[in-house]
Amino acid sequence: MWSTRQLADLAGTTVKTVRHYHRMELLELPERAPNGYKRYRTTHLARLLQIKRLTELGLSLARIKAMGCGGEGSEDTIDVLDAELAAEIERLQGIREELATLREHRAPLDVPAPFGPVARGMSEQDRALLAVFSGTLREDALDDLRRLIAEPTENDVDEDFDRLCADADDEAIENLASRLAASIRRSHARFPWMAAPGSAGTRGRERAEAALGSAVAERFNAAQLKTLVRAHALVEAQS
Amino acid sequence: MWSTRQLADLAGTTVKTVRHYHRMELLELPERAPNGYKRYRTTHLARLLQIKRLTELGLSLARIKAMGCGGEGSEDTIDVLDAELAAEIERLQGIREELATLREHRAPLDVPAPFGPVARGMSEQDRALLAVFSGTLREDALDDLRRLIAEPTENDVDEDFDRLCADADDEAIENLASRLAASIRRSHARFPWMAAPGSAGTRGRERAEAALGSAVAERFNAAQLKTLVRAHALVEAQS
DNA sequence: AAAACGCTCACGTGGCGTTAGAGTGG
DNA sequence: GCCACTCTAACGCCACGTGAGCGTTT
Repeated sequence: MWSTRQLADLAGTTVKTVRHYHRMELLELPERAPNGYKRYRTTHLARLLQIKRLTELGLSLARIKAMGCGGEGSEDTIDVLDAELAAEIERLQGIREELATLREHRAPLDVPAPFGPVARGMSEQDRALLAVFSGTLREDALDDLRRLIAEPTENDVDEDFDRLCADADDEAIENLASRLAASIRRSHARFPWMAAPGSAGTRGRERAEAALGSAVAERFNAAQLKTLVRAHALVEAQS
Repeated sequence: MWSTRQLADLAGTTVKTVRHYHRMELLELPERAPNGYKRYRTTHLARLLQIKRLTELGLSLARIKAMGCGGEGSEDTIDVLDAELAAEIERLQGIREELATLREHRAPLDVPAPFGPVARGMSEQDRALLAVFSGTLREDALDDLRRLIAEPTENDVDEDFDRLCADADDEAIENLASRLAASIRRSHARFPWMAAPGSAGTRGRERAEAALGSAVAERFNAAQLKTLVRAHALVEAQS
């Protein structure tokens, strides 16, 4: 003959939990004392302990309810439960490995895992751009891109492009564009998908191209964009 | 310039999620088109992708919000997150080991793990009693109890006790009690805590004793209880 | 004109925790 | 009279999903 609190203490749980189980119809309501207080008995304690164990094993209250009071249906349940646990563990392990990669290269948390090694020293803008790329391109394309970024800048075209002022004159743009076109052609030769980035997108060519285009357009200044357009025109013209 | 659906598709998430992030003030509200529709830009896509990544890593929205848009505070965050993941994995592994034990001995799911090997063939009542014991006694006491149950019944006292009818006469009870007392004395000699079970309880002597007492009282019939009382009196008298 | 989108508001999910208000026990 | 307890009912949490009701685009 225990009160709700006593029952809860005996089972190592809380009063609220016991009442919750009543509402969910997992635990039978006991007799009442004349004053309306509940008076629990051994059967309730046993059931409560059973529920506690099953929840600790990871079963939902709904599944426990479906199982009923008898210990039946356990064989299958164990297998299913074990498989679920294995899958969850695997997922968490995967995350831990990603974290290890990021930590190893001192990369910020929000950079996509494969880019951990190359994300150091990138500006916030570039990381945003990178995020868009990694959200729209396929895995293999991302791998190529990562390799490309990881390589030391062979010539100084990229640096000149980065430093190009918005008010650069047409001659400088034309000059840079022709040098850039050569670089782009080499990239296209190594990584064919770059000639049509949309085809490497995860969902829909047009959307992917639009996303990448917008992202690039917002990242660079007017002169840089002009240079890009001109360089691509040169590449197209020669192919 | 993307609609909510386009943004969601690009980020590989859902419209509802995007709106949820707005309500949580994780994602800035974009400009509106004249008709009231939202028009997202690259910054929003980058931020959304960032949020998606962080949630996939296991961070709560509150923590992501606290981190702000910058990739700062990552070193500590990684360590904390990794520790949490490690703890969770360990917990799940522990559960899997318990499941393996249960499966190995074909024990029902609700039997406490250490009792897996000995729970086969026990009645539902006995398993309930076992549940109460395992909910109230300490680990070491449970280990002792498990060992005791695992031993083959050396004499036939236990069997006679189990089969005792509720209307047995006093002579039979007295006879059985004296034999039982000897058995109990041996148990007490091996496992001293059994002489005062309350002291082996996890919370409060009195509660533990009351719980065990009530559980036993509900498990056995009148004659069996009478026998128990008499046997314990004999044990007490001799000590 | 119908289908497919957009908007906001508001409630459902799971496993409880947390008040809130009113009565009871020792 | 005080404090700890009991009861019921209803809302809060988290990360969204679901649906209502209504307007817009195609």
